[in-house]
Amino acid sequence: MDKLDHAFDVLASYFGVLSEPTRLRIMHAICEEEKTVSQIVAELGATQTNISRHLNMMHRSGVLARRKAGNQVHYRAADAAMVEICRSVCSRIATQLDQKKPLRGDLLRLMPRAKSKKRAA
Amino acid sequence: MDKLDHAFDVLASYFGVLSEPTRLRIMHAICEEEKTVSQIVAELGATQTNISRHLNMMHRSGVLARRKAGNQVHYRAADAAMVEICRSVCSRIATQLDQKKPLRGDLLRLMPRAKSKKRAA
DNA sequence: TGATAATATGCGCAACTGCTTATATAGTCG
DNA sequence: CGACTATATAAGCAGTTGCGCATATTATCA
Repeated sequence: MDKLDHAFDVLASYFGVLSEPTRLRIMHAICEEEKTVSQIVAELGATQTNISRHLNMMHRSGVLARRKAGNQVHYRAADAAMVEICRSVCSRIATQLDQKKPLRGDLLRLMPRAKSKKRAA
Repeated sequence: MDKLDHAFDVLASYFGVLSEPTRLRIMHAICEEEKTVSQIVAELGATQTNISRHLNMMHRSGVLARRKAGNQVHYRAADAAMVEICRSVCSRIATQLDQKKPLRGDLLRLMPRAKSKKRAA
């Protein structure tokens, strides 16, 4: 069963991408519509270096897709499945702390679904 | 929006539980039926110290449930949702490396569903 | 009660991870 | 081309994490 080892490593590193608050905030920020690095930086109030590093890491991991437009780079969730997984865990945790904590409401509000189409401007 | 920070931390630490190959192996080992610490240790070929540490950590995180029976402690997945999430990510990764790699098959084989009932003895 | 088995924990170490400062690359505009 | 903006990368430090050894705890059994 030595061959499964690699599968576990890959799976673990996938979860690892989501095991960081800043990266989750990024997912939260762009799960509805793609945004540029600067937009994300402004929205999260973090340093450009740090955000850029996380974005690249998430892109290399296949979680985010990137699109260059002239000077800037737009990032978006690579596919809906990953965002859906975040929601699953949120609602799972929320169910667990069922009513007991105010946190519950916050968790359920994370990773909102896109409301049909949004015009860019 | 400072209140959401805590929610992101909790969510991140939840994913953190699943971001470790050994812990995923544990999930894989017990997702069908509960097992004792010794059984898991034997099955994974790891040290008792290490497995015990991970089991406790996973229990404190709410991912595993524990049941003491005399001398030994049985662990099992706390609820099916978590295991289901592992499967989701597996199939998501598998879809991503679509056919391209032999790893795909391995990933889809992780975290098997319980086959109805299994008699203990 | 003492011996033995099953599980948990304290401690120290090596590896990893995320953050910051400074700098590099790439694209736009004059 | 040079100045400016947007994004990425390098190097170093600090905090965290997983591991192993030894030991503590809890339960069984004679």
